[in-house]
Amino acid sequence: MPRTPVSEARKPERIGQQTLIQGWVRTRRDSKAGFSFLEINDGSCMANLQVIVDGSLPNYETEVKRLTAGCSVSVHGQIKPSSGKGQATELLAETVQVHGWADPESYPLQKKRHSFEKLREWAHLRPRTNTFGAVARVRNCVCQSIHQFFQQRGFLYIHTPIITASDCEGAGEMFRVTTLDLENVPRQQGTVDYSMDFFDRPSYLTVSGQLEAEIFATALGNVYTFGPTFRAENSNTSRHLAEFWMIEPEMAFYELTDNMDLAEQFLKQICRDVLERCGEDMQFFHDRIDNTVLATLDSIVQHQFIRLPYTDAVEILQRSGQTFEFPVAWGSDLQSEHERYLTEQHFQRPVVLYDYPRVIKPFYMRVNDDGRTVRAMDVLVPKVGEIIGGSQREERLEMLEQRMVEQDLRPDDYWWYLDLRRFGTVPHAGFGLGLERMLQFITGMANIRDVIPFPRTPGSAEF
RNA sequence: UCCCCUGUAGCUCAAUGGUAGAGCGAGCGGCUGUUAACCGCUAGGUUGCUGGUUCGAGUCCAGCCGGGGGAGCCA
Repeated sequence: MPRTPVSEARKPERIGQQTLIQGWVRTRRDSKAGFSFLEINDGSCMANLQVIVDGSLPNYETEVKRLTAGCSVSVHGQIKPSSGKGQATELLAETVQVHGWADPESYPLQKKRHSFEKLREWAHLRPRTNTFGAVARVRNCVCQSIHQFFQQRGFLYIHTPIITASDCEGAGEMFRVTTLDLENVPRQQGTVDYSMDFFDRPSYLTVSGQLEAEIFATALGNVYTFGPTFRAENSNTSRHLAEFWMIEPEMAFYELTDNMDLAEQFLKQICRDVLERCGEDMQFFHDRIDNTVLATLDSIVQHQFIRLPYTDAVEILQRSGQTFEFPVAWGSDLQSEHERYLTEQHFQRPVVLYDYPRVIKPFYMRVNDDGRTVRAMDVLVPKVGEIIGGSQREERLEMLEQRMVEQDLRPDDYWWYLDLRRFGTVPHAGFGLGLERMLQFITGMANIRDVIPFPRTPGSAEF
């Protein structure tokens, strides 16, 4: 008999059916009348299935009464209407098979709340908790929604390389990839001889698939990447990981407003899907984690995002009467406190900032006719901050080369990137969404380490 | 990397420089179609590590290690 998920067994229409349930005991309660209640969770949903085990079962005294939180079982029996409160159905056990015990003296997870910090030390067990089960289900839902969004619009899913030799964008510190013996590095005239390395040159883990995505966008139209991304920055914050997942669509013949339109539709669709498909989990996040998440998602779906040129944002901040730790000045990047003021206080909803000063943005962003700004856009949301960064790309060869020189990059190193402009160049645009930041925003989980199964941060890679 | 906070029982936290405690969890017993169950009893500690000050250090000082919050970097 195939197993029935708890999510199914809890439905009233299952009453009367012979059923096999397999999962992990959350708690056991004994009745003096000679039977026990088991709460079984199998991860298919937030809720447990209540199992009634009568004392007449042959292994009742020897096994069932020794079951504790964490034990794994198969229970076979019939679904009955539940006379108690809290559930429509329950399973009347005919057999209970114990697969694995979990000694309560040494099993770390207790029948009580644990702090997220403590649970991070038990990353191998935390998926067995309500919160991390819910995070895993919502994460899965968001990923499915992302693929669906692009697939329905005819975007091609492109796999860009994880190992790269281009120190692209200068976007922060990169992880080295090497097969050289670090105890005995080959040297040529004092410096490391990378011709002896696996790829005959220094190579790294990718910090972005954008440049490669542009190759495919300028051949096939609309594409997206969705994969792991690595930053070797020594960042210790609730919003940074050394390994995270990023979604990067890249669209030919898109200009910045098209890009903003797509980003907004994209975020709205994810929120809609989560509300529709993860109702129970979202209710949990609302009740136990952050009681604003449901209202926030509703509001995202219903309201237009604010769109605001950087220059106007600077003006709003300067006129705000707020005292900021860092002064606001045109030409310097906005600080976290500035972004937070705009999105959490002034507008109280997502804000798309665009047309940033040329000097603070990377070479590939298209220069505006004013010469001093570029067609960049950042989507800022309350609490999490920057969730999307994107731009219309510079498609004019001469301008792109000029921008590289401006930023001390050697155009020769990017010969293939420049070829895209040299041959059949088109206006195009794209953006990057940080999956974990999106999940933080949706679930209200305060720390990014709690929305990825196995967080990688400086000094931490245990599991 | 910088600034601030923090490290005591399995977990969450108390303890004026003077004999280390509580709640929860666990074990045992009681009660109960129960559901964050409830009541009673019991066990459980090298106070992160190293050094220093002191008659005496969980407490004060220094260094190191871990955790958290904020900043920078960004998604």
